[in-house]
Amino acid sequence: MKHEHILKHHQLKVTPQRIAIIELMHHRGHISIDDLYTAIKYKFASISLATLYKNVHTMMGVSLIREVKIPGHKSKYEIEKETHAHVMCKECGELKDIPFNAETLLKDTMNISKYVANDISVVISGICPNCQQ
Amino acid sequence: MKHEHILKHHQLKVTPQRIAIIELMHHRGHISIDDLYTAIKYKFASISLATLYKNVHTMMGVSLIREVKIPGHKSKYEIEKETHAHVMCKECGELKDIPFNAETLLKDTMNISKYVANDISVVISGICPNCQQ
DNA sequence: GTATTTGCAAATGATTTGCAGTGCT
DNA sequence: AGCACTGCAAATCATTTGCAAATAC
Repeated sequence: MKHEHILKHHQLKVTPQRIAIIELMHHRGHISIDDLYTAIKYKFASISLATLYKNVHTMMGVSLIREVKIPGHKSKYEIEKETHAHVMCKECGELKDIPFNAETLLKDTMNISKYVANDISVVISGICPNCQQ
Repeated sequence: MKHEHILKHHQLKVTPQRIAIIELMHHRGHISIDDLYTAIKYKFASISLATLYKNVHTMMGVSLIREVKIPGHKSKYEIEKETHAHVMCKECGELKDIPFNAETLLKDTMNISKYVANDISVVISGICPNCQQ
């Protein structure tokens, strides 16, 4: 329902596969292609990896989702939302959002570098509470 | 000379290939595997991609170099130094260092998430002065 | 009805591995 | 001398592509 609307809002055709992708991302917060494939197969035994790649690509093209590149790990994908940072656990791989206001950093960056800057990716690595024993 | 020393300091054997890799990274600041391969072939016509991959991997293992993962582009590698941010031009791909003090962000992250955080990657995207026409 | 999407299989591209020979310390 | 490093070719893994059938609008 809601997820259908997200697709329409980005002028994408609504297919059950796409709905399933968005549902999963919404539910998990961040998910890798492989995990997406594994999880989605419960609903769509017949879905192909090619379809996932195509859709992930398409959805990034219309800024519906965003890739999170993580040092030393495979990328995860998340639904676009306000700017935030990520903390990632080196032990278990858990990825978590952290509120983060980029204004100052973007302004400083533009002053120093003379770039026109409009996008930022922040990934912090560490050990999560669970993995600290 | 200096580059030999860097290798020894990280307990790696000194080979001409490794010196060439470090020389290039030092000179260019940031370089992708492919560019590294192309550039290094002037000195080492016989060097193999496998050797580059192995060495890059080894050097990351001892924290001599670091991978910079860039949204929408191939990774680049740089010699480890104090924490800093990166700005990357969406047009020409140029990557530049920006001074950045991570203290506050790391502290806040630890408070909020209860992670023990010790590493951070910041990549800002935009358009560089040249590409702005 | 038309254009887009899907799923398959094959193609491509990137990275890793095994191994014999070579070079570093 | 002994172990690590190199370069090659082959293997593996990730992603993309072409195309015919199915589906969305």
